[in-house]
Amino acid sequence: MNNSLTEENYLKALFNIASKTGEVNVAELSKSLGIKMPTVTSMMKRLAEKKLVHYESYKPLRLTEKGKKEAGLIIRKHRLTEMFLVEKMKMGWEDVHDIAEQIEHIQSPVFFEKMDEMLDYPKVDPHGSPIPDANGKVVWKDYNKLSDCQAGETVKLAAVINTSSEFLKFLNTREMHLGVKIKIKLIEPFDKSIVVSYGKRSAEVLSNVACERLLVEKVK
Amino acid sequence: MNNSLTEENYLKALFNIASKTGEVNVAELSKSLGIKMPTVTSMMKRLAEKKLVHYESYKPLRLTEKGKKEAGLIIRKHRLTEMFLVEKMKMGWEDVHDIAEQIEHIQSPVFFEKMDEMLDYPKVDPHGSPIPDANGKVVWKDYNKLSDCQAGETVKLAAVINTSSEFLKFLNTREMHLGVKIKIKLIEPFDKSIVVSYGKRSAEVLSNVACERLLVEKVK
DNA sequence: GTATAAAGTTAGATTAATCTAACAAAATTT
DNA sequence: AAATTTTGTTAGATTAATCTAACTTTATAC
Repeated sequence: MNNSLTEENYLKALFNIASKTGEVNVAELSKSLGIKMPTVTSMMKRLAEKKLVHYESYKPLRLTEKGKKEAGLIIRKHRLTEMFLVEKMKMGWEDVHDIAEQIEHIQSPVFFEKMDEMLDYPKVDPHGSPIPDANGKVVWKDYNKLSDCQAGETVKLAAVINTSSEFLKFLNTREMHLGVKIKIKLIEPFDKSIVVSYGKRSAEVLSNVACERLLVEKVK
Repeated sequence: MNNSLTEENYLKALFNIASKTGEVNVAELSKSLGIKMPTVTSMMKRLAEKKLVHYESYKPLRLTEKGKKEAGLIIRKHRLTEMFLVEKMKMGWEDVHDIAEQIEHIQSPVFFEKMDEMLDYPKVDPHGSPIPDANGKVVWKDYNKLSDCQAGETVKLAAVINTSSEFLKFLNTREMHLGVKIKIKLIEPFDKSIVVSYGKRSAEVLSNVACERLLVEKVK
């Protein structure tokens, strides 16, 4: 539990990629961090020494339990910070990522405990991602992609994935916030774009690309 | 305005030492940072390249105007953070230094503007030190050390210097907070310890060592 | 099932930040 | 003013984190 800032960034990337695609290979990690493959390989050896990663030449990378825990705790700090910035400091959800990326490395349990307390122990961050618990454990509810839903269904927006600032600004301009109830009016077979109604908007068109990034839960 | 974390720490130390003793020599800076002299010398050459420090072999070190500004801005972030931690996150003044030491390096103007706004543009930090303005300029009011005052005077505690956690806890146990009105009852010529009354305390003894760390302003 | 491409590794160089050992300059003491 | 101490610098080594170039292994494609 005494890793450099750089090591922390590798752990976090490993955790995030693994949560999407299960396994992690060097090329992917390299691309995701913007760091060349030989550098990644040598860092993997270091993290293996520290028992944070299972590493074998030419095999996919896997975090150890210890590695998962430490990565989870960094992500916990990241997501708590994002929530704090939005809820307490009144920033937009499109503006918090870069700041949280820095604050997640602050070494001070008390600081994050205070945040947690002030936020009344939130379960999710401003983008709907679950905040790992104090042991670094994180559980995603079984949301569906909006792009996988059927015409006629009514769903609630639960989370957004791949939270680029541009995408979040796009959602802002359409008043598409977490929690809105969305009625799927029709799905265009040609390009999978859909027409939805929600809030005051009765016929908003969303591309398939957008719908793949919107996680929703069924509404009875 | 694009310095490494390490460079920022050297700038800050230069600024702080210079504000006390006027000039800065390598040995002092080395001691204050806990870094050996040859390392300091080579860093001074780097900072001189970047026009942040005036450096000539065997001469005392001086920050350039640019260096003063950048150092001032880091100290601004530090002191704003301390104020935020005390006022908004309800931490004790003895617990905020180490956290502020980390957060002062966060690169995000917006983050600190929000803090400043939430705190309603404070002029001093929780220890009474002035917060540099947005140009890094800082002005100390002309406070006196309590140790330089005379028996019979009444003064107000304005700031504490050399804010070690132990000293601040010592003050806590004596309910000695910024703003309290202190009456100096007598000064012991032998060891310069003094007897004061303030708040509910009618005869508290303070050593000269303690009094040298308490800055006060005259009360009419 | 060989050839090509993609992925991964090794070797060696670079930069930032640090150190120790040895030397040089400045300040202090006697 | 010479000797000693303190202060400061140079030289060279070390570690973390990165790179490029060259090589090897695994996967993919014909």
